[in-house]
Amino acid sequence: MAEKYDPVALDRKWQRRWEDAGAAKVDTADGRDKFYMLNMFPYPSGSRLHVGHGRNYILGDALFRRERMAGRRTLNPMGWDAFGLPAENAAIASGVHPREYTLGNIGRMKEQLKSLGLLYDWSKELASCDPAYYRWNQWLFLRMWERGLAYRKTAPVNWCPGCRTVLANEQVVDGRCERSGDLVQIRDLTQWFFRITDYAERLLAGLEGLDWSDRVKTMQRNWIGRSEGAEVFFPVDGLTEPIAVFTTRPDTLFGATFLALAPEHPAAATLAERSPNRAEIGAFIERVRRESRLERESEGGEKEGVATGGTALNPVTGETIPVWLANFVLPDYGTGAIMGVPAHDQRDFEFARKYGIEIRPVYRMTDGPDADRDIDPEAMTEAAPHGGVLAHSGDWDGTPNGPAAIRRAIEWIEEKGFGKGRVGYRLRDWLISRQRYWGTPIPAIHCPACGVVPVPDSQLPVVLPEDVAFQGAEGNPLEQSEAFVATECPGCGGPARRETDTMDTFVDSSWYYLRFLNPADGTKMVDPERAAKWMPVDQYVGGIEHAILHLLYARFICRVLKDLGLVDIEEPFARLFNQGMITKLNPATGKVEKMSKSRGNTISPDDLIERFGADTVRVYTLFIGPPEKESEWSEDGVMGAWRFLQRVHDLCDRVAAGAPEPSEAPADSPLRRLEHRTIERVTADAARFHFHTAVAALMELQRAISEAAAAGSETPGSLRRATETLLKLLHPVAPHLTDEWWERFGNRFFLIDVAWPDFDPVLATSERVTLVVQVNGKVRGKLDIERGASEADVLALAHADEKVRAWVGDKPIARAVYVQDRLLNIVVR
RNA sequence: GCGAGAGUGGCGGAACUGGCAGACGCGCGGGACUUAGGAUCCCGUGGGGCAACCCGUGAGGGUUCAAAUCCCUCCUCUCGCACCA
Repeated sequence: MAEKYDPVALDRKWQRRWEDAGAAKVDTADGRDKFYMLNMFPYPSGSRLHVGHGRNYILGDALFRRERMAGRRTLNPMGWDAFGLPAENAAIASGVHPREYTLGNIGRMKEQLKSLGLLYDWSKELASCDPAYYRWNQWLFLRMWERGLAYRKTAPVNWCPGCRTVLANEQVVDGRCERSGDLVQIRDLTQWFFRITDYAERLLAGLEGLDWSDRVKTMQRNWIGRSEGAEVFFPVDGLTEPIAVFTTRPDTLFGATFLALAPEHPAAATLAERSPNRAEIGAFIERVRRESRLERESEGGEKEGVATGGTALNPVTGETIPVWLANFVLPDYGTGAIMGVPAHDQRDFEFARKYGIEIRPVYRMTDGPDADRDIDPEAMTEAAPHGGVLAHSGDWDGTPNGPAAIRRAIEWIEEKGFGKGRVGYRLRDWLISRQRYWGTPIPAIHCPACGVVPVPDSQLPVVLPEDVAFQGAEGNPLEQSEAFVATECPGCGGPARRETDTMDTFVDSSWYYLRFLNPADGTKMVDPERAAKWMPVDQYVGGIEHAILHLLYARFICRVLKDLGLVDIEEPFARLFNQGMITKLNPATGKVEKMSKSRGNTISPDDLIERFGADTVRVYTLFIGPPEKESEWSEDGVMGAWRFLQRVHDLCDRVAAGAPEPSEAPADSPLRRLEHRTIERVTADAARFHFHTAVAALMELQRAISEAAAAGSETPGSLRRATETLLKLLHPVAPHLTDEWWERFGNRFFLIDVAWPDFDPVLATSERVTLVVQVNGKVRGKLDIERGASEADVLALAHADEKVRAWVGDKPIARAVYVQDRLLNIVVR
């Protein structure tokens, strides 16, 4: 009597068994045959995971199980990116403490992960809000401070009014807060930074060897934004220090007809003061600074400026040029000041035309209708000049446009002491301080006598105080905790105040992958021996949204740790996979939308698991399409996965009754051939994460075995053998059902004693092949031939074929193209 | 504007180095069975003819015995960057 497939019972049974057996536990002291598989650790939010999140974890779990079956010591840990604003906002709204809120979410999310049959080494679980974890953020911060890599400065920074905190540049998207969507303002504040710019060159160089998508690598490259050029000094009348500008086109220096400073530039205020136009200039500075980042940085935005009345000396021409303040000059790129070359830069041109500043071309055309005439700035379509030779440029005249001209200009100005060659980066230092409670306290103390001093290592961790009121709080709740704030100076022992800023949560996530190797170690942040054995992470899986933020910070911190002697690698993630989103068709609009809580179109795996079991959700999620692309969720599609698993179950049931042992079918058994071909296909597909085609191959194998069983064309033993292979190959995708049948077939469960099957390349290729016969490139016949047949034999067979003969007729054969075992193309005139 | 990627049946998608376009699944059409279950099973399913055949991978051109795949031009969509000097 056939037994019905009861997936819910199997889920319960096997999840329990795996957990009791510690199936995913790995001793990281032993690094032989290691494979480090890692999903980006999640933020434990209050809402349930939807199938879009599920895809990420299911894919990781399938990869983990496959590596394990291939015999590698595979580490697959899980932890929680547990600090962050949502918990604090929930506290403000409901009064529940962020810790309580976060721990509750962790508990629920963990259950949900387990319900999908995901296997993690929970003995290494960590949460970044745990003092045992974040003390090492503080330790790292102190080491960086000692080396000048952590520092405090007053600078124009991004302020999110919604989150009431400053943000890193990376967290500002289109001028808005990446989290809340509020328009970001620029404010002058004293903040803590990590000197990531010191690592710009290394971060750029390291991208070369990474097995990451070009997409992500390009994004990082653009973000770092390296450009070569020069810093040039312009003496300014009345200032003791010359103003430095950064330019990528020092070759156009003779065409610099004005200087423009960002309104935030330190010299701006000085120049304003001594100008008769003081009030107007002050108003301009104020107005620009109040603009949001979006307004300030939108291209094509109206260029505005104000003349300071001051003058500078163009060092190469010896001429006096006006000094302006301009809204399009950014305070935190280059030196915050530019030389204006209106003839050869689109922005400078617009500005100069608007304010009547001299436009002076320095390149002259050498060919075309305008040969021997200066380049016409009006006709220029691009910002930078291309072509022509230098003119009106003293010694430089006649130098052709190009890198050589730039090099020559740099040499020249260096020789004369007017400036020097320099590389500029778009990348800014990482602003890591946040004016919020739920994060790692920055281990610094403000002493009226000694200034800002580090907390000694012996006093770590600086623990977040619990007795803080959130509701109705103004500003950072930490400030109200007098018990926390009041302290004594470690230097002079006098009364002092603790820093109340906390760290960006991206600090937490920049090194957690190392902590999984020694999560309980209270004596050190990273265990260098284990790190040497286990790093880098062999396969990292996560969303594309971290292409810059997390992935750049982690690469930076890994290098810092290397320089501290804790790890011996620079790149933490050897291979990166970014899964695509899961979308949902909106029946009302007919449009495909991303699945998100705010749209209310999420599909929860929970009810699907209740009805069909975790394996159905897993099979469908992996079957839905290539995992790197976005895919559309379909309710009906789930039913296809469900039916497939039922058929597998029915097949196992039937086969188990037929034979107590597997046996080998003869080499010419079509089923055995298919079995080996399927192993080959699934192995290759899994290696490139294409479980959708792997599942398709397994569906074909299942059907073939079922048909052979119905037809009685194979012995019960060989049916059983093929079925066991099916179970092995299916295990990473559908672990509960396969473990169940593997056990019923008299074995122990998968992760302990099953190896990924090997295929015999001879068996994986069939003996006979269908060879296509074309006449003039069109298929006119098919021949069932022995593999390896000679061209002459095939040609003879083709000529004997009636249909082929009809098409060839008695026309002369111009040529015949033969592709072994594939095709014969007879070309006739 | 710059950079990256993608356009294949009614739908999701296959086709690894050029060699039978549409595997597998959904949907749809037909049938079987009924323990009436979100049933299940079998057959069919690119379009036109309903046969021989012809036409088909965003559009147009090219290379080749042979192109979804390579080259050129163009169109559409998605993503990233964008006043970075």
